[in-house]
Amino acid sequence: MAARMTRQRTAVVEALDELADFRSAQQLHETLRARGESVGLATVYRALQALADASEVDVLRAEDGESLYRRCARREHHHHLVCRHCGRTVEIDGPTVEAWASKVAAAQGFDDIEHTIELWGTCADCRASAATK
Amino acid sequence: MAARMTRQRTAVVEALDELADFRSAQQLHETLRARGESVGLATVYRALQALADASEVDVLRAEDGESLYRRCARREHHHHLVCRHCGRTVEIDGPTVEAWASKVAAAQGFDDIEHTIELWGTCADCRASAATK
DNA sequence: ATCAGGCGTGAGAATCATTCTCATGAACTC
DNA sequence: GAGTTCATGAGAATGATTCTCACGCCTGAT
Ligand SMILES: [Mn+2]
Ligand SMILES: [Mn+2]
Ligand SMILES: [Zn+2]
Ligand SMILES: [Zn+2]
Repeated sequence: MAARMTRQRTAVVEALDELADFRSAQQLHETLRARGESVGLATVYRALQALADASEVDVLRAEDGESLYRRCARREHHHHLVCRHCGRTVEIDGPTVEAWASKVAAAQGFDDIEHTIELWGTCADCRASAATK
Repeated sequence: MAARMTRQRTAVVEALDELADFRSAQQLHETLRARGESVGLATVYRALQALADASEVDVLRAEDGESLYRRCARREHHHHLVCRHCGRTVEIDGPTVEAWASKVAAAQGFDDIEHTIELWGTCADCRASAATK
Protein backbone atom coordinates (compact mmCIF):
# COMPACT_ATOMS: atom_id res chain seq x y z
CA MET A 1 0.00 0.00 0.00
CA ALA A 2 2.85 2.37 0.77
CA ALA A 3 3.67 4.57 -2.19
CA ARG A 4 6.89 3.68 -3.93
CA MET A 5 9.65 6.19 -3.35
CA THR A 6 10.80 7.49 -6.70
CA ARG A 7 13.03 10.35 -7.78
CA GLN A 8 9.97 12.15 -9.12
CA ARG A 9 7.88 11.87 -5.99
CA THR A 10 10.81 13.02 -3.89
CA ALA A 11 11.37 16.00 -6.14
CA VAL A 12 7.75 17.09 -5.87
CA VAL A 13 7.77 16.87 -2.09
CA GLU A 14 11.04 18.76 -1.83
CA ALA A 15 9.81 21.51 -4.10
CA LEU A 16 6.69 21.87 -2.00
CA ASP A 17 8.73 22.01 1.18
CA GLU A 18 10.78 24.90 -0.12
CA LEU A 19 7.74 26.81 -1.27
CA ALA A 20 5.72 28.77 1.25
CA ASP A 21 2.89 29.67 -1.09
CA PHE A 22 0.03 27.94 -2.83
CA ARG A 23 1.09 26.84 -6.29
CA SER A 24 -0.61 25.16 -9.23
CA ALA A 25 0.48 21.83 -10.66
CA GLN A 26 1.59 23.62 -13.80
CA GLN A 27 3.71 26.06 -11.80
CA LEU A 28 5.32 23.23 -9.88
CA HIS A 29 6.03 21.38 -13.09
CA GLU A 30 7.76 24.46 -14.49
CA THR A 31 9.71 24.99 -11.28
CA LEU A 32 10.99 21.42 -11.38
CA ARG A 33 11.93 21.72 -15.02
CA ALA A 34 13.85 24.93 -14.28
CA ARG A 35 15.81 23.13 -11.58
CA GLY A 36 16.76 20.32 -13.89
CA GLU A 37 14.73 17.92 -11.75
CA SER A 38 12.47 17.36 -14.69
CA VAL A 39 9.26 15.44 -13.96
CA GLY A 40 6.44 14.65 -16.34
CA LEU A 41 3.34 16.78 -15.93
CA ALA A 42 1.08 13.78 -15.47
CA THR A 43 3.38 12.57 -12.73
CA VAL A 44 3.23 15.92 -10.97
CA TYR A 45 -0.55 15.65 -10.98
CA ARG A 46 -0.44 12.10 -9.69
CA ALA A 47 2.00 12.95 -6.93
CA LEU A 48 -0.09 15.91 -5.81
CA GLN A 49 -3.25 13.86 -5.81
CA ALA A 50 -1.61 11.14 -3.74
CA LEU A 51 -0.30 13.70 -1.28
CA ALA A 52 -3.71 15.31 -1.04
CA ASP A 53 -5.36 11.94 -0.41
CA ALA A 54 -2.88 11.38 2.39
CA SER A 55 -3.61 14.86 3.75
CA GLU A 56 0.01 15.79 3.21
CA VAL A 57 -0.94 18.80 1.12
CA ASP A 58 -3.90 21.14 1.15
CA VAL A 59 -5.75 21.87 -2.06
CA LEU A 60 -7.84 24.86 -2.89
CA ARG A 61 -9.34 26.36 -5.98
CA ALA A 62 -8.22 29.70 -7.33
CA GLU A 63 -10.91 32.04 -8.56
CA ASP A 64 -10.30 30.88 -12.12
CA GLY A 65 -10.86 27.27 -11.09
CA GLU A 66 -7.25 26.11 -11.14
CA SER A 67 -6.25 23.85 -8.24
CA LEU A 68 -3.55 25.17 -5.92
CA TYR A 69 -1.42 23.04 -3.63
CA ARG A 70 0.55 23.72 -0.48
CA ARG A 71 2.38 21.75 2.17
CA CYS A 72 1.07 23.42 5.30
CA ALA A 73 2.83 23.52 8.65
CA ARG A 74 -0.11 21.98 10.47
CA ARG A 75 -1.59 18.67 9.67
CA GLU A 76 -4.78 19.48 11.55
CA HIS A 77 -7.80 21.02 9.92
CA HIS A 78 -7.39 24.73 9.29
CA HIS A 79 -8.09 27.44 6.76
CA HIS A 80 -6.12 30.00 4.76
CA LEU A 81 -5.75 33.63 3.95
CA VAL A 82 -4.22 33.70 0.48
CA CYS A 83 -2.91 36.51 -1.69
CA ARG A 84 -4.69 36.15 -5.00
CA HIS A 85 -1.69 37.67 -6.81
CA CYS A 86 1.32 35.78 -5.48
CA GLY A 87 -0.12 32.89 -3.49
CA ARG A 88 1.37 34.05 -0.19
CA THR A 89 -0.47 32.23 2.55
CA VAL A 90 -1.28 32.62 6.22
CA GLU A 91 -2.75 29.64 8.02
CA ILE A 92 -5.86 30.46 9.97
CA ASP A 93 -7.57 28.86 12.91
CA GLY A 94 -11.28 29.33 13.28
CA PRO A 95 -12.68 27.51 16.29
CA THR A 96 -15.61 29.92 16.31
CA VAL A 97 -16.37 29.24 12.68
CA GLU A 98 -16.00 25.51 13.04
CA ALA A 99 -18.68 25.43 15.70
CA TRP A 100 -20.90 27.76 13.72
CA ALA A 101 -20.62 25.71 10.53
CA SER A 102 -21.50 22.35 12.01
CA LYS A 103 -24.36 23.76 14.04
CA VAL A 104 -25.96 25.54 11.10
CA ALA A 105 -25.72 22.54 8.80
CA ALA A 106 -27.04 20.08 11.34
CA ALA A 107 -29.99 22.35 12.13
CA GLN A 108 -31.11 21.96 8.51
CA GLY A 109 -31.02 18.18 8.61
CA PHE A 110 -27.93 17.84 6.44
CA ASP A 111 -25.42 15.01 6.81
CA ASP A 112 -21.80 14.43 5.81
CA ILE A 113 -21.11 18.08 6.31
CA GLU A 114 -18.01 19.77 4.97
CA HIS A 115 -17.18 23.41 4.75
CA THR A 116 -15.13 25.59 2.51
CA ILE A 117 -13.80 28.67 4.22
CA GLU A 118 -11.06 30.58 2.47
CA LEU A 119 -10.04 34.22 2.65
CA TRP A 120 -8.59 36.00 -0.38
CA GLY A 121 -6.85 39.34 -0.49
CA THR A 122 -3.87 41.33 -1.69
CA CYS A 123 -0.81 41.01 0.52
CA ALA A 124 1.23 44.02 1.60
CA ASP A 125 4.03 43.30 -0.90
CA CYS A 126 1.69 42.96 -3.87
CA ARG A 127 -0.09 46.16 -2.87
CA ALA A 128 3.28 47.93 -2.81
CA SER A 129 4.36 46.72 -6.25
CA ALA A 130 0.98 47.64 -7.72
CA ALA A 131 1.37 51.16 -6.35
CA THR A 132 4.81 51.54 -7.99
CA LYS A 133 3.37 51.29 -11.49
CA MET B 1 -25.72 49.71 -21.53
CA ALA B 2 -28.91 47.94 -20.54
CA ALA B 3 -28.94 44.35 -21.76
CA ARG B 4 -31.25 43.79 -24.69
CA MET B 5 -34.34 41.77 -23.81
CA THR B 6 -34.40 38.65 -25.94
CA ARG B 7 -36.38 35.44 -25.91
CA GLN B 8 -33.27 33.59 -24.80
CA ARG B 9 -32.41 35.82 -21.90
CA THR B 10 -35.98 35.76 -20.70
CA ALA B 11 -36.06 31.98 -20.87
CA VAL B 12 -32.91 31.67 -18.77
CA VAL B 13 -34.23 34.00 -16.09
CA GLU B 14 -37.57 32.23 -15.96
CA ALA B 15 -35.93 28.84 -15.66
CA LEU B 16 -33.80 30.11 -12.81
CA ASP B 17 -36.83 31.54 -11.07
CA GLU B 18 -38.62 28.22 -11.11
CA LEU B 19 -35.60 26.36 -9.83
CA ALA B 20 -34.81 26.39 -6.13
CA ASP B 21 -31.47 24.66 -6.40
CA PHE B 22 -28.02 25.41 -7.67
CA ARG B 23 -27.67 24.24 -11.24
CA SER B 24 -24.87 24.13 -13.77
CA ALA B 25 -25.00 25.92 -17.11
CA GLN B 26 -25.15 22.54 -18.83
CA GLN B 27 -28.08 21.44 -16.70
CA LEU B 28 -29.94 24.65 -17.43
CA HIS B 29 -29.26 24.25 -21.12
CA GLU B 30 -30.74 20.77 -21.02
CA THR B 31 -33.75 21.94 -19.01
CA LEU B 32 -34.49 24.64 -21.56
CA ARG B 33 -34.13 22.22 -24.43
CA ALA B 34 -36.54 19.81 -22.74
CA ARG B 35 -39.11 22.59 -22.44
CA GLY B 36 -38.85 23.46 -26.09
CA GLU B 37 -37.44 26.86 -25.14
CA SER B 38 -34.22 25.89 -26.85
CA VAL B 39 -31.29 28.24 -26.27
CA GLY B 40 -27.74 27.84 -27.49
CA LEU B 41 -25.26 26.68 -24.91
CA ALA B 42 -22.97 29.66 -25.48
CA THR B 43 -25.94 31.93 -24.92
CA VAL B 44 -26.78 30.24 -21.65
CA TYR B 45 -23.24 30.87 -20.49
CA ARG B 46 -23.39 34.50 -21.59
CA ALA B 47 -26.73 35.10 -19.89
CA LEU B 48 -25.51 33.57 -16.65
CA GLN B 49 -22.35 35.60 -16.72
CA ALA B 50 -24.28 38.80 -17.28
CA LEU B 51 -26.65 37.95 -14.45
CA ALA B 52 -23.72 37.17 -12.18
CA ASP B 53 -22.05 40.48 -13.04
CA ALA B 54 -25.28 42.22 -12.13
CA SER B 55 -25.45 40.24 -8.88
CA GLU B 56 -28.75 38.75 -10.00
CA VAL B 57 -27.45 35.23 -9.54
CA ASP B 58 -24.97 33.67 -7.16
CA VAL B 59 -22.22 31.47 -8.50
CA LEU B 60 -20.32 28.79 -6.71
CA ARG B 61 -18.01 26.00 -7.64
CA ALA B 62 -18.94 22.37 -7.14
CA GLU B 63 -16.27 20.07 -5.81
CA ASP B 64 -15.49 18.91 -9.34
CA GLY B 65 -14.91 22.50 -10.43
CA GLU B 66 -18.14 23.02 -12.35
CA SER B 67 -19.81 26.39 -11.82
CA LEU B 68 -23.28 26.33 -10.29
CA TYR B 69 -25.83 29.13 -10.53
CA ARG B 70 -28.83 30.13 -8.47
CA ARG B 71 -31.23 33.04 -8.24
CA CYS B 72 -31.31 33.57 -4.49
CA ALA B 73 -34.14 35.17 -2.57
CA ARG B 74 -31.88 37.77 -1.02
CA ARG B 75 -29.83 40.20 -2.95
CA GLU B 76 -27.66 40.95 0.06
CA HIS B 77 -24.44 39.11 0.77
CA HIS B 78 -25.02 35.67 2.22
CA HIS B 79 -23.77 32.10 2.09
CA HIS B 80 -25.17 28.68 1.32
CA LEU B 81 -25.65 25.19 2.61
CA VAL B 82 -25.84 23.02 -0.49
CA CYS B 83 -26.62 19.35 -1.04
CA ARG B 84 -23.76 18.00 -3.09
CA HIS B 85 -26.05 15.42 -4.66
CA CYS B 86 -29.11 17.37 -5.77
CA GLY B 87 -28.17 21.03 -5.37
CA ARG B 88 -30.84 21.73 -2.76
CA THR B 89 -29.90 24.96 -1.07
CA VAL B 90 -30.49 26.78 2.18
CA GLU B 91 -29.42 30.41 2.38
CA ILE B 92 -27.31 31.17 5.40
CA ASP B 93 -26.57 34.32 7.32
CA GLY B 94 -23.33 34.54 9.18
CA PRO B 95 -22.90 37.86 10.95
CA THR B 96 -20.45 36.21 13.33
CA VAL B 97 -18.39 34.84 10.48
CA GLU B 98 -18.43 38.08 8.57
CA ALA B 99 -16.88 39.91 11.48
CA TRP B 100 -14.38 37.14 12.07
CA ALA B 101 -13.29 37.04 8.43
CA SER B 102 -12.60 40.72 7.99
CA LYS B 103 -10.83 41.00 11.32
CA VAL B 104 -8.52 38.08 10.66
CA ALA B 105 -7.58 39.26 7.18
CA ALA B 106 -6.97 42.86 8.20
CA ALA B 107 -4.77 41.73 11.08
CA GLN B 108 -2.41 40.17 8.54
CA GLY B 109 -2.10 43.34 6.46
CA PHE B 110 -4.16 42.06 3.55
CA ASP B 111 -6.31 44.32 1.37
CA ASP B 112 -9.24 43.82 -0.99
CA ILE B 113 -10.47 41.02 1.17
CA GLU B 114 -13.07 38.55 0.00
CA HIS B 115 -14.16 35.33 1.57
CA THR B 116 -15.54 32.06 0.36
CA ILE B 117 -17.73 30.32 2.90
CA GLU B 118 -19.86 27.47 1.69
CA LEU B 119 -21.28 24.47 3.48
CA TRP B 120 -21.75 21.15 1.69
CA GLY B 121 -23.69 18.13 2.83
CA THR B 122 -26.25 15.49 2.00
CA CYS B 123 -29.83 16.63 2.40
CA ALA B 124 -32.46 14.52 4.17
CA ASP B 125 -34.08 13.42 0.89
CA CYS B 126 -30.84 12.32 -0.69
CA ARG B 127 -29.88 10.42 2.43
CA ALA B 128 -33.23 8.60 2.27
CA SER B 129 -32.87 7.59 -1.37
CA ALA B 130 -29.32 6.39 -0.78
CA ALA B 131 -30.58 4.19 2.07
CA THR B 132 -33.22 2.61 -0.17
CA LYS B 133 -30.66 1.00 -2.44
C1' DA C 1 -44.83 51.16 -38.98
C1' DT C 2 -40.30 51.45 -41.12
C1' DC C 3 -35.30 51.53 -41.23
C1' DA C 4 -30.67 51.20 -40.18
C1' DG C 5 -27.12 49.95 -37.15
C1' DG C 6 -25.72 47.59 -33.32
C1' DC C 7 -25.96 43.94 -30.35
C1' DG C 8 -27.20 39.10 -29.35
C1' DT C 9 -27.25 34.46 -31.12
C1' DG C 10 -25.57 29.83 -32.15
C1' DA C 11 -22.82 26.12 -34.34
C1' DG C 12 -18.61 24.77 -34.22
C1' DA C 13 -13.74 25.55 -33.33
C1' DA C 14 -10.44 26.72 -29.86
C1' DT C 15 -8.63 26.75 -25.18
C1' DC C 16 -6.82 24.81 -21.16
C1' DA C 17 -6.49 22.22 -16.96
C1' DT C 18 -6.80 17.68 -15.84
C1' DT C 19 -7.14 12.72 -16.73
C1' DC C 20 -6.37 8.63 -19.42
C1' DT C 21 -3.65 5.17 -22.24
C1' DC C 22 -0.16 2.10 -22.70
C1' DA C 23 4.46 0.86 -23.78
C1' DT C 24 8.73 1.27 -21.16
C1' DG C 25 11.68 1.58 -17.11
C1' DA C 26 12.60 1.77 -12.39
C1' DA C 27 11.58 0.06 -7.30
C1' DC C 28 11.03 -3.53 -4.04
C1' DT C 29 10.93 -8.57 -2.65
C1' DC C 30 13.17 -12.77 -2.09
C1' DG D 1 20.63 -10.55 -9.37
C1' DA D 2 16.00 -11.89 -11.35
C1' DG D 3 11.22 -11.34 -11.53
C1' DT D 4 7.10 -9.07 -10.46
C1' DT D 5 4.76 -4.94 -9.86
C1' DC D 6 3.92 -0.40 -10.03
C1' DA D 7 5.33 4.37 -11.48
C1' DT D 8 6.49 7.11 -15.38
C1' DG D 9 5.78 10.14 -19.41
C1' DA D 10 4.47 11.49 -24.11
C1' DG D 11 0.64 12.16 -26.31
C1' DA D 12 -4.28 11.55 -26.88
C1' DA D 13 -8.68 12.25 -24.78
C1' DT D 14 -11.96 14.69 -21.92
C1' DG D 15 -15.01 18.26 -20.61
C1' DA D 16 -16.30 22.75 -19.17
C1' DT D 17 -15.92 27.21 -20.75
C1' DT D 18 -14.75 30.73 -24.15
C1' DC D 19 -14.06 32.41 -28.74
C1' DT D 20 -15.24 33.30 -33.73
C1' DC D 21 -17.96 35.24 -37.03
C1' DA D 22 -21.75 35.18 -40.22
C1' DC D 23 -26.47 36.04 -39.66
C1' DG D 24 -30.73 37.91 -37.71
C1' DC D 25 -33.43 40.08 -34.18
C1' DC D 26 -34.01 44.37 -30.85
C1' DT D 27 -34.47 49.10 -30.43
C1' DG D 28 -34.40 53.97 -30.95
C1' DA D 29 -35.00 57.43 -34.29
C1' DT D 30 -37.54 58.93 -38.21
MN1 LIG E 1 -12.90 24.60 9.24
MN1 LIG F 1 -19.88 36.39 4.14
ZN1 LIG G 1 0.89 38.85 -2.82
ZN1 LIG H 1 -30.04 16.38 -1.88
